Amino acid sequence: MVAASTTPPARGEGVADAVGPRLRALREAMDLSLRDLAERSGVSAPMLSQVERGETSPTISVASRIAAGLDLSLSQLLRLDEGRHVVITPADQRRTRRRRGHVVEELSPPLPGQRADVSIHTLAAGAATGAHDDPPVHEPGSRETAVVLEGGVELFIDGERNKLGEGDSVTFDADLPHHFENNGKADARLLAVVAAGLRRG
Amino acid sequence: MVAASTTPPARGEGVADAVGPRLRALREAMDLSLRDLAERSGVSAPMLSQVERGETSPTISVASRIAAGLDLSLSQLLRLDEGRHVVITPADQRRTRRRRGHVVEELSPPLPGQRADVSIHTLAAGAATGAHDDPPVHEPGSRETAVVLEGGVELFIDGERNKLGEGDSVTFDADLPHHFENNGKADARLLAVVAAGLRRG
DNA sequence: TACACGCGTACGTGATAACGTACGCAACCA
DNA sequence: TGGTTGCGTACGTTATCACGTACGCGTGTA
Repeated sequence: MVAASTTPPARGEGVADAVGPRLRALREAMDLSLRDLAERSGVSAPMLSQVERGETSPTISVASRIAAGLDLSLSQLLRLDEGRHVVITPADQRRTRRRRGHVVEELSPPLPGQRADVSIHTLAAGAATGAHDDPPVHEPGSRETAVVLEGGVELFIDGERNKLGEGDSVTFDADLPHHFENNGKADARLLAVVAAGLRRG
Repeated sequence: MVAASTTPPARGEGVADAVGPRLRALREAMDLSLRDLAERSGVSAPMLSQVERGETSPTISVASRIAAGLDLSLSQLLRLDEGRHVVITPADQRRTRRRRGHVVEELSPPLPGQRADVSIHTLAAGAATGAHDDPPVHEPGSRETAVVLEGGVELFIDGERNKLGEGDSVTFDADLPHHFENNGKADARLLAVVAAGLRRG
C-alpha cells in the first residue's frame, strides 16, 4: 500500500465513537424525543442518551433495536461518511495466499473506512496444471466475476461444470459452492473480482 | 443466466442473531484461527468464540474492532444477504467500446434482480501507446479498481499523477476527476472494476 | 407565583459483556 | 509413545452495559 489520501485510517474504534452524534442527528431529524424513541425501539431513554453522548457502546443487539426504532437497517445506522481514498498496491507488495497449486493475490484490499455497504475484492490467481482450487464459499450476496487471462479452466458451480477458455469471463453468485480446476496441459491465469454486499432491493 | 433462486429475507432484530455464523464464515474464509483474529483485532479469542456461537452480543466497539481485524468496515461485517445468479460471457460475445486508442470491453453485465442503485462494471481496457483515456467522472460514491496486466500507465487522480507498472493495482474514488495515459513505448492492458451507486452517508 | 408538562441527564442496581487462565482434543514429530 | 503445538471452548472475575427511578431545567398556563 503506497498512498492513502485525505482521511485518517479510521480503524475500528472510530466508527463506534461517531455513532453517538449520528444517532442524535437521526433522532432529531425525525423529531423524536428520547422517550419517543425509547418507546419505538424498546431501549430505555437513559440508555439512548448515553449512546448519543458516546458514554457507552451499545451491543449489536441494542443497536439493531435502535435502528429498527428509526426505521433503518443496522448498517444504515452505522454508516458514516468516510471520505475519499486512493490506495495503490505495487505488484511486489501484494498480499499473497498459496493454496494447492494456486497463487492467489489480493489486488484491491478493502479501503480503510470505506463508506459503502459494498466491498469489492480483486484477485489474481495462477492455476498450475492439475490445480484444484477449493476456495471458501463467499458470504451470502457475494458476486464473483472471473476472467481467464491465459489457458483454460473448469469452473464448478453448485455441482455444475462450466468450461472456460482463454478470454472467457463468468459472473456468478459466489455464495454457491464453487471451485476452479485446471485440467489442461498449460498453466492458467485468472483474474477474479468478488463483490460483496449486493443485497437485493 | 444459468440459475436463479432466492432465500428468505432477514430483517430487523435477526441481524444481530446472524452475526455469529457470518463472523465464523468470514474468519474461516480468511484462514484465521480465533487467536489469529484476536491478535489482529485486539478482541480476546474466547470472546470471539462466544460471539461466533451467538452466546453474547458484542458491543459496537468490539464489533468494529473485529471488523477492522478482518479488514472490513463494520457495516460490511453486519450485513446479511440473499440471492443467486450465474452468467457466463464467452470471449467472442463481449460488448466492446472503442475510444481514442482504447478498446474497452464489458466483462460483467449487470445481473438482473440486483439492487437497483448499485451497479458493478468489470472492464478490460487496452491502451495503445500514446493513448489518453478521458472517461467520464463517475457518479458520486463510485469506486474504481484497476489492475495493470501489461505495460505501464499513468493515472491522474484529481490532478495528482500516479505511475503504475505492470501488475500494479489501484483503488480510488471514481467521483474524482481522473484519467489514464499511456506514455510508454509498448501498449498496455488494464482491467478495471467500477462500482457505482455507492451512495454516501 | 405556582403548578403542571415536557425535555435531557445523574444515580444506583442487576445483568451481562469481555477478559485472562486453563482445560480437552486432534495432529504432527521425536 | 510421550512431548509439543495448535485448535476451540469452559471457567471465574472484573468491567461495563442497560435498566428504572428521580432530579434539574426551561416553557407555557392559570
